Amino acid sequence: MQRDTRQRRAMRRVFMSAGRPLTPEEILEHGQQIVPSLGLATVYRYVKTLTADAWLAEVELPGGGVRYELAERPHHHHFLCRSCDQAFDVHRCPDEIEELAPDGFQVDSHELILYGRCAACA
Amino acid sequence: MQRDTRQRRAMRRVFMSAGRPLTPEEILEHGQQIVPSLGLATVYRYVKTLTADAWLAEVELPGGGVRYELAERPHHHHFLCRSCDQAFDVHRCPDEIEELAPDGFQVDSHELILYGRCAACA
DNA sequence: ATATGTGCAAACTCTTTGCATGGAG
DNA sequence: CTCCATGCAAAGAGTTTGCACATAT
Repeated sequence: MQRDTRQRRAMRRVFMSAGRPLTPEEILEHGQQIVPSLGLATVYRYVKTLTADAWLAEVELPGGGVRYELAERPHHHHFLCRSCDQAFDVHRCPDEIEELAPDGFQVDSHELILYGRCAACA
Repeated sequence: MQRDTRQRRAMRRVFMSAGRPLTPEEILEHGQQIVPSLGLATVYRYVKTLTADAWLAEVELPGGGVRYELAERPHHHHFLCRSCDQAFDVHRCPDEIEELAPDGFQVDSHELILYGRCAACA
């Protein structure tokens, strides 16, 4: 049986208002503004739990470790800023994208990552 | 001025006949069949050099660390087979792909990964 | 002869795990 | 009152770096 703690409520709140994929370090920083004693090990542990519960989804972008975002959201992709290293959502998607595979290949999903400088860093 | 050593010739040869992206560990194993004394630190160092020289390119696919492949090849993407876990090249690419970013974002490159079952596993 | 490249081991970074304490139920 | 969750610190895994020696030029 899962218990509801201050740390867990804080972490869920961080994701609810994040709007973009977060690294464990970012989750820690934002979470500590709500519960200052929050520790990194707790972040890693609960993030794994939430991913297993399909409440979070893993996002693997170059330039470091895994990031996490709310699962159950509309189809989207990501933009990775080379300057500030933050990830942003890209809500548009070319619809013919899964027809690019070689003959005989069955595509069931895809990931698209854009790189460059975000609006704030441009 | 760069020097040409047995280790470096061995590593370049490994990539010339690899035909797929390699992890540092794979480079080490294959390289040691040519130069047994080859060390992991040398692999990391030379791979970085070759990437800076644009002779190699980094490939980041989910499920582990960075892989490397020959750089000077036509623009392409990757298809990752969920069954055999092998990566294949995808040579087609939607041309309007970099126009999908939000306003004010400057895109300089992109990566596209298709997931599914390859022709052999389908 | 000179300075770059190499191998080793230590340092670093990121993530996971063991354990005693804290706190939800 | 029970256990699950937490925080800390140590342990792992992957990568980088400092140093003395080897070697390409």
